[in-house]
Amino acid sequence: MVMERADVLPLLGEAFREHGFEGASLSVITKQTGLGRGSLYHFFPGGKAEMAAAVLKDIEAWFEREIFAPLCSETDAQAAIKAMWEAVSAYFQSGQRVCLVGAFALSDTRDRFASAVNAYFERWIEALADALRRLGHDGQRADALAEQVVAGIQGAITLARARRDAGLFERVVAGLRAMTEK
Amino acid sequence: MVMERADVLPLLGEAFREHGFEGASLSVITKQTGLGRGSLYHFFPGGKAEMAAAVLKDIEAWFEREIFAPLCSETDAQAAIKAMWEAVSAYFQSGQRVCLVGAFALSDTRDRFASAVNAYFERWIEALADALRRLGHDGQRADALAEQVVAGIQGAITLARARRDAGLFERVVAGLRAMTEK
DNA sequence: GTCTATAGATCGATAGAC
DNA sequence: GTCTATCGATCTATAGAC
Repeated sequence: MVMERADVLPLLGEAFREHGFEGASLSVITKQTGLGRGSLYHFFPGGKAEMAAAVLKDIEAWFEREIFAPLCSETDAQAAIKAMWEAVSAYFQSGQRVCLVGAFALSDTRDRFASAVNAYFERWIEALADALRRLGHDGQRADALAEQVVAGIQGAITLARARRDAGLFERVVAGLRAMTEK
Repeated sequence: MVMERADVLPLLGEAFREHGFEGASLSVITKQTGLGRGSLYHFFPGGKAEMAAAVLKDIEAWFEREIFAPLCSETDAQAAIKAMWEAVSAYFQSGQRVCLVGAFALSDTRDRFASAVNAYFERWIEALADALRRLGHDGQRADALAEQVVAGIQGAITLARARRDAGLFERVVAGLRAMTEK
């Protein structure tokens, strides 16, 4: 079967999510993607590092399109925030699916992808703060709240994975969501 | 120099924290501990898996003694919670030091140490909820608040690492701390 | 108890057939 | 574009000297 590079990215993403950058060996990756080493190096001449970088870029683009941009530009800030919460629950599958960027941040893998990792969270916080400001919070309060909420989402994923408890994720998210309602 | 097993555990902990379980190769570990392979396998015949299990047990014991037990038994709940916040900031070095248990939870390393990973967070949430109840929160509210706060701490570490911003950790923790004040 | 040397498996990456 | 075969490096773990 002939694949395109874009089709491989989501499969690569799951491999890195499940095993981390170090743990996702090429054997794991060939199994997960169904592609041989030859094909993988055809798409990603730079090897594993290029695969991970491409996945990060793909994730960033998805969040930008689906979440960050609406938070900034949607005239109804309340609706944009509501949409964010629904997208977050679906994307992270109630905490059963790891945030790849967050997982990278917690090991020295972060150093290899420092700018992508930083940019993802910087942009998320900035976009959410923008929406919160339009919702009526004053500037400083909106910034602090946005940090609090994005951190809370990451922590909810960590705890839900640790305890294998999707309900925990939903409870924590509900608490955070209440903080973003005016 | 002659070392005891107990002296090696903190050094092992830092190696796993920095590189993760997969990334902490025996070469890294020998460098970090200053011990040769022979010595390491003398102390931990089960190899890397036994090293990580011993580190997790050591961490759990430290938190139990310094944080969890006081939260449950200290008659002044407010003082116990205040002590928790100070211990958390110092232990995680304002988010520059990773929570090993949280980091393990985010990869498939979790499966190898599932019961230790689950027990750590279960106990933390339970102990904090106990203190919050003694502070005057009703039972259900105390449970939800404890989950929220422990998740928030993990998320604050993730974001602080991702953005290399110790101030972000302190700001998020301050927000969480306000939630535990009556 | 600590070391070095090394076995055997697996790693990331490359080459070349089709 | 996809595959298999294979390289050299590195991995975990063991053996045996001191």
